[in-house]
Amino acid sequence: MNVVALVDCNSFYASCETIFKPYLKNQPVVVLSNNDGCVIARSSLAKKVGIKMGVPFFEVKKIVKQNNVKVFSSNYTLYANISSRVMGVLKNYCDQLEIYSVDEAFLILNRYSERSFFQRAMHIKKTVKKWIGVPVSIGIANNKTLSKIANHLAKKDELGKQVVELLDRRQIEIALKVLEVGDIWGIGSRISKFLQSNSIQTAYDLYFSDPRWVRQHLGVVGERTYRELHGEMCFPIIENPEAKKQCRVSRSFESYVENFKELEQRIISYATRASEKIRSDQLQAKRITVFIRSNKFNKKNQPYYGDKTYSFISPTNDLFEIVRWAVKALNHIYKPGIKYKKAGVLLSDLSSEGIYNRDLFFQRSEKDLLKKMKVNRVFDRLNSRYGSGTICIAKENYEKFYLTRRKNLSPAYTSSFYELPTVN
DNA sequence: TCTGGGGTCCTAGGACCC
DNA sequence: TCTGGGGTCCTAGGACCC
Repeated sequence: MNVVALVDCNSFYASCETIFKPYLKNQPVVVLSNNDGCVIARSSLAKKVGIKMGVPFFEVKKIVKQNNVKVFSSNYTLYANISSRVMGVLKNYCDQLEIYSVDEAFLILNRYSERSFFQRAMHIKKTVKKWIGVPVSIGIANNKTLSKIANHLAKKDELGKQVVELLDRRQIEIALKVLEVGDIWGIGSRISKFLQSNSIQTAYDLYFSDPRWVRQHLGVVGERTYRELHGEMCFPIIENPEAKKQCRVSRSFESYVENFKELEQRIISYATRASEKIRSDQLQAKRITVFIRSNKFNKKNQPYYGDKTYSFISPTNDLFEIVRWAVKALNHIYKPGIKYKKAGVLLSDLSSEGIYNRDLFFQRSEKDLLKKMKVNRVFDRLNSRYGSGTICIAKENYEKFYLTRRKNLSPAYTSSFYELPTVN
């Protein structure tokens, strides 16, 4: 039987901001999404003053002011860097590690230790806090679903140890009784509504449901969750994730855009970023989708959503080809007179670079391909060395359109020589 | 006045094949 | 009036996750 530990950083983005500003320790902290739109992370003090996850920032401005909440724009460069440091520490303490998200990892703990699982988890927790400065909670169980539940309980134990072990049947059943069914990993809002309408309120109720009924109404995915509640392992630990299958770049605009030229500049910008991303992963795309939409929250203006997908004749990651097709797609879906609020580019059917079937009617010369690759490489090197946007397609207008509103951005403490923290 | 961004998996239905 | 059986592949849409 495996022992799975889920290590989850507490209020991760907020914790990252606090590392370099220790004076924030007793002050509520929140981090906002792009465009400073929504609250996407809250420190425990911020939770206490009543700021909910995902709320639009303007709705809580009053609470923020009244409680002297410190507000940050998201600084993904910083968070990614801190995340990799945390994962680097975790690697030392387990046989297998799955990095599940920027702030979470599943660890397989072996049985060859004199110390108990609980003691080892406590040690991991203390080490991460001491070395990196990030507080974590740890749940220990026999599979992912149960370790998620253990972690959920650990998070609630704010003043305690924040390590919870659910390894025996009796403990598990007690835990399931107090857990709402919608708090189970894999049971989202739709399904939990459905379950509640069938008198299944708690995880315990689901645990004692008829497996055939679960299979019939929740499909194979729900069945796996059900089995994991009963102690089976249905979701394996994935140490080396497969390559990405799609890559998306999309943004909401700070204000409405109606003009085609401006929309075009943005699409070129997103297509450029998406092509950069897949080149850096040595991938190529078979298809490209472009979408544009009006403001889905505003009921007064005319609603519109348009998208268009093209398949490339042969998979590509060439900047110019991707941008050309993105613009073509935009021309196809653009409707004048609409107040646009969001747009995006999606590259999909990704595969490893350099592997493709030759097209019978469209033969590219090797020389031509090599030349294109060279140009792309130079483009990427310039931008990586001198900063993104140093070189761009003339129509793009990088400065103006890629950067979004970020009024309270903290420095890139760990990844830029110009922004290192100073110590007095 | 203000409302994020980027992923995965499963399923049903259509088009096609022999 | 009546029209087989067994597959595959692709896509859109729905659900979920962080």
